[in-house]
Amino acid sequence: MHFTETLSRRERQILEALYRRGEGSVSDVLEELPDPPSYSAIRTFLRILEEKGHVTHTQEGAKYVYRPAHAQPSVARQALDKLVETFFGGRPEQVVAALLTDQERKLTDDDLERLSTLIAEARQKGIE
Amino acid sequence: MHFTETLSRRERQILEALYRRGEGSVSDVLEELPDPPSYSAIRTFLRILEEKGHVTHTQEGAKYVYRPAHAQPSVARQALDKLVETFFGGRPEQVVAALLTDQERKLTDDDLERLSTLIAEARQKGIE
DNA sequence: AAATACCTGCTAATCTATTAGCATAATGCT
DNA sequence: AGCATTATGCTAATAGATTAGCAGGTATTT
Repeated sequence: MHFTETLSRRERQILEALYRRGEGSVSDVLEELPDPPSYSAIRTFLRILEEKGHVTHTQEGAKYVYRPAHAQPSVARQALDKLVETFFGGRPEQVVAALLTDQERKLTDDDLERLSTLIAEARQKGIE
Repeated sequence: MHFTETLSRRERQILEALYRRGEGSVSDVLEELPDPPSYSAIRTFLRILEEKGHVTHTQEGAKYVYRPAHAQPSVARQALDKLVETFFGGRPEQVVAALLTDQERKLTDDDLERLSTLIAEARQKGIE
């Protein structure tokens, strides 16, 4: 089960902040949140997340540095799969279409070229 | 602000169930949930979601049919953007790469062909 | 028409999430 | 060394989420 199903709002928010940053101290997380509660509150959640197995910490000098306990790519993949199911009717190509037809044009020409190659490769494999 | 930031666990779960289905009665939602609470509880959340402006309902015979209040594509887009930021380092092409390098091969040959076209078009526009 | 099933309106209890505060230790600055 | 700053450990109060139950209405079945 994906963590968005089991974690509370704040727990999720804080875990996602860690995924965004990769790692971080309590104050790093605090700065990352748009509507942060107290330092104290964030510590509590990091402790809870650690108890639940979503986060680890190491001591770095005087402070703790927290990191997601589960590898980014695997969790990213799960999140993506869930997104596809919930909002894109289970059709992955619709996601790509959404990314490509972006008004703000978030994909550079280089990105597009790389994608071309990836797709060519994927089609090649399909044919084999 | 995306609704995942403001809604509670159950509220989110139920709203997502509606996005997945498109619409649904209380019992439709109940069947959609993996770990459903009582019928009564679901009704409460649908009412709350309606109060918060995330859901509408129409009377259909004796029962209410609920629908997301905000258009799917727009919400899907927001969710996708958030996903890209949180788990893919803000790089949309990484999302596409993840979809393409899927072990389970969720993209059909037809999908890939359509994507090829989309990308070609996007590149064309980029050059103009 | 009576009985059954399923629906809504409203309300209230409980459990969990969310928050912050105090005591204490380590660090860094003057 | 003394002071300010910034950590952690622990704990407790409050706000909010989550749940379910009862009363009453409408449809549906026998």
